[in-house]
Amino acid sequence: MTDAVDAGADLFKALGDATRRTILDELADRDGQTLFEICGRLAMKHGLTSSRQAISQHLGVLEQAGLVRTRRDGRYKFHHLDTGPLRALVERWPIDREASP
Amino acid sequence: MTDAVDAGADLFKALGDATRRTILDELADRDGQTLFEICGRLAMKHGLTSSRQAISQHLGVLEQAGLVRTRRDGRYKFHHLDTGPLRALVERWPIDREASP
DNA sequence: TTGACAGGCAAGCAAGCGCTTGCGTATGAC
DNA sequence: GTCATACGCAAGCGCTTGCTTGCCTGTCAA
Repeated sequence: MTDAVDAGADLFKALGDATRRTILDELADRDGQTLFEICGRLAMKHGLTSSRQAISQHLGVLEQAGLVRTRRDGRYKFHHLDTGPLRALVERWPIDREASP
Repeated sequence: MTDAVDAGADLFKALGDATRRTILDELADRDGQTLFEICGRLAMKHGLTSSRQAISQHLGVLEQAGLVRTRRDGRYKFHHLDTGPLRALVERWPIDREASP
């Protein structure tokens, strides 16, 4: 286990931005959206004014982190949420399941 | 619930840095360390060369995120890991407990 | 009291990051 | 074919951020 250093650096970096977390929320609410759909719904429901390119770059970061998987069909590119990498995050530190503050 | 926007922004920001994650690893391994202890063990076990002030600032961010709680005793200040905020993180998106790709 | 130890505060700097701007490419409707 | 659509690429800019540097406060041992 050489170092076991920081398995999901990209994962944490991807989750570090508020816009990207909102994108994940959106994909959790409606999976398989295109870039333009995401842009529109972010503007409508969440009041985000980011440009299309900004959202595209965010999606690139999320995809690199493994949180989003894409599927091309013609000129459309659908984005799907993948919460698999989050499991590693959960298991990294011991979380008390009980204990309500 | 005005907006319910992004409950733990500080939390994700705190987890976004690799050094801070290593600090959490250290506290998970040995809870209740002082600043100098943390500095020493980070240098020894993880090869980090950051200064004392750098670590102190990281601990400040972690404390603000609620991941670290401190307790003063004389001139010593002990740092304790609190994984409570991580629960909110776990519950934000649906995580498939099964599913091995 | 003097000294070493543990920690805090604040300014400055360099690197990273998010965002914009502009142009380019591929697919489908007409 | 022509045009609009859906998306990609890359350079540039401003802000944030992590780190260093320097100095200061509080605590305990001698």
